[in-house]
Amino acid sequence: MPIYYMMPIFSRTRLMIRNQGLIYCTERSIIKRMKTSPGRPLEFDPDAALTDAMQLFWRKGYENTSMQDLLDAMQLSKSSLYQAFGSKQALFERCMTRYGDFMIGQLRSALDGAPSGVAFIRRFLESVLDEARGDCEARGCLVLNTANEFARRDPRIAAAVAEGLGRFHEVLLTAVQRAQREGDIPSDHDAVTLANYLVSSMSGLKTLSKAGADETSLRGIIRQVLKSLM
Amino acid sequence: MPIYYMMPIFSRTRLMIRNQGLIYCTERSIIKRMKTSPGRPLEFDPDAALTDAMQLFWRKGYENTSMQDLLDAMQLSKSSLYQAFGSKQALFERCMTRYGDFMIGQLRSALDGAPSGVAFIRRFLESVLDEARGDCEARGCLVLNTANEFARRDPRIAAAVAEGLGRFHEVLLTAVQRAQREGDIPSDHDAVTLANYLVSSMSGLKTLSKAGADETSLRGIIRQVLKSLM
DNA sequence: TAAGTAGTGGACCGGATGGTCCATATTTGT
DNA sequence: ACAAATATGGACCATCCGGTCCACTACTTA
Repeated sequence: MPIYYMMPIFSRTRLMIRNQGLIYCTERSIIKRMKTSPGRPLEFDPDAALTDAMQLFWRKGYENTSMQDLLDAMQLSKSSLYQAFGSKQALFERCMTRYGDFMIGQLRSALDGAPSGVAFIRRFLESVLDEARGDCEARGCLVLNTANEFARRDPRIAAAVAEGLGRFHEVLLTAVQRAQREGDIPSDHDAVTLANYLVSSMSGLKTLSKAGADETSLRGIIRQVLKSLM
Repeated sequence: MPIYYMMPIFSRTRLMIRNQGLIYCTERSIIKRMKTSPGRPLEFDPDAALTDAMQLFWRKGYENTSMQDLLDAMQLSKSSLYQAFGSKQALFERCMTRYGDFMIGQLRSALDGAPSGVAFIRRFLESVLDEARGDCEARGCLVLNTANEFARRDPRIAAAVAEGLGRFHEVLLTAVQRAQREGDIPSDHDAVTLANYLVSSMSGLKTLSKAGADETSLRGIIRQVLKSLM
């Protein structure tokens, strides 16, 4: 017989909490974790829903995205969303991770397929031009947008931002080191500094693009950045 | 006898509108503008209040600053604020202009007092370190923050951002041209491109600083930026 | 002092916000 | 068939949002 039957817990609370696979005693400490048991199956794909949420946060930012927006985009009811993701902020944190996975995966394979480290770096920087040309929305980069929106106001978000930036840095570091091995970037340049520099440059380009800078100006900046690597 | 006495306007409306020095006919078109006449004087300094508002928007961004926050910071009542500034957005636009005047003034006098164009540029870039060191809040730059928050969503705000960036660009262009005259930057570099590049670099540094980058990384990036000018 | 003018505090507004709760529906295990 | 587990739709919540309105107050001029 399950232990919670013996506990003097208000029945509604007990039921709700069992609902999430946990049992709490009245002091709210966890006394037992149940393994997930069968029940009514989800009617939506949590993975696809998460991607939808990510796209929305990416375009509109955290504060400017309302729960209603999310509900519409993810096409699920409020209870389902809260059941599956807990809160707006928790959902956002998962979106940040998802974004990192998504972008880093793309960058890694682009780097692997690139003819040279420098060619990859050039294409990386030039990706900002697509947005500036206006054929797609200037939504920037979710990680950088979040850094700007939150600064260090919330420690959890700050950590997510730092992790995201770290992953970008890592890919760029690999690219710089490869370019050094290939002889395109002098070996006496500090690769870590150059990777930082590239993250910073990309960030500046994204912001200027959002501010409406024209393609010619952005190209000039990119040329300058590339020149300074050599 | 004033014209509005002869107009069949609901008396309350007429009173309110005379209050703002305007008389509207029922179709809401302006039929007469009165010159401001004596009355009860303001109990606050609109200039100081505007500065307070600017500081708040600067720290917290537009969406994340509520009217209540503004009321508290500016220390005036809702009616006074709306009477004096019209709306949150109108107030924000005035804050943007105020910020531009404030910062550009500072930069200009710093440039005038600097021993050389390059010295000014170095100090300009290094100003980001103050925030990163943590002795003051990492609030970034109001213009760049706004570019990131709004992208091109609102045309009026976008125009204000573009104007603000343009003014920064102008000062940096002057600095670059001076440095070229002084022989520190080669004359065959395009000064306009370099000024753009400096705006972009500053933007990147600010974002990274907000994201919590350590001083050493930022110094490395600054060194790289300066090197690329020469 | 009366008339005219303008500023202020605060009540009030409709609507949106993020979040909770519950009755009900749908599944699996016994 | 029935109990247990989970999902879902939607009503509901307090709070806050930007903004309006009005009674009252403070001031200037004639």
